[in-house]
Amino acid sequence: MTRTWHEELRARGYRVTPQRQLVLEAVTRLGHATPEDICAQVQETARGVNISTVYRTLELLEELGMVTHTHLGHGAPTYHLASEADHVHLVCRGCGEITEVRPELVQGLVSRLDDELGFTTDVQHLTVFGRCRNCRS
Amino acid sequence: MTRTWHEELRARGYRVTPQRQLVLEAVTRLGHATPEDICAQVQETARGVNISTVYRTLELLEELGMVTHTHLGHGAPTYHLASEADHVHLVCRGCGEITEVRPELVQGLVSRLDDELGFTTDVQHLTVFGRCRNCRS
DNA sequence: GTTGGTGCAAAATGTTTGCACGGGG
DNA sequence: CCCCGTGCAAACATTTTGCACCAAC
Repeated sequence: MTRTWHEELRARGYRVTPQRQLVLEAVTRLGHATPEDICAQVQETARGVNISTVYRTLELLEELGMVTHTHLGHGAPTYHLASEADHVHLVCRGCGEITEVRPELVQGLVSRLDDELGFTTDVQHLTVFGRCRNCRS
Repeated sequence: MTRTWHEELRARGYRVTPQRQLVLEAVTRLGHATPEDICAQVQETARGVNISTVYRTLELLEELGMVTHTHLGHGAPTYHLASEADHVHLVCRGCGEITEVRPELVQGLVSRLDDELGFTTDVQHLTVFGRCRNCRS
């Protein structure tokens, strides 16, 4: 029996507010979005929602395990739904393109880190920098 | 025939300055250091060296291929010598510990990304987040 | 009615830039 | 002597925080 996220929030003593609903919708809709992207998206529906509320809400949603973030470059982090996070990011230093690849590609690495060092990899957060086919010299 | 880095700088039309020497020494000495760490270290020898000079110098040294940086967390990036960069970083989300592991551990991943996608991995910049043996729940 | 959540402004943190001066070559 | 590199201050970008008010329950 899965809870709705309304119930999830309430069960943990948090309130359900329009801002929280809107932020979650924005993350769902945008994927790979920075806090500022998300804020802009939210404000298309409800003007006046503050960027600091977006930060606080993202922090909360991440704590609840509903969203995750990754660092895809130097600037702001990007957020997306945890349920859609089952992939690894490739970021091309040449053209900036972001590619999502299936997590099986890193299974060997993950197993080896676990076997040899007892290290549990956070695959959702893994980002590999390099150069894509078109951009290699 | 390897050039000294003085010659390297001069050969490319850059000047050799005390500040640049001090920044390079600091990076060598500290390893995994943030621009601010480096600035502090430099100022132990020469007060008055400005943080913006440190940033500009790190950018230069990186362009020359003498240092590289990685993002080991949310805050500032960390710099270290490119010649000592032949390793992958593990960062534990629990205790924050940073471990360096030999690059062979990721060879499988690197080959697969190359074979399947034509993607050339920047191994020096690769950071794997997760939980170390002591911190896993 | 309580208390947690929000908006706002300000502070904190990290990085970049414009400019005039001084030192490296 | 030229002009690159530096210090300084200010601008910028991103995130966090203090506080009064408002709304969820």
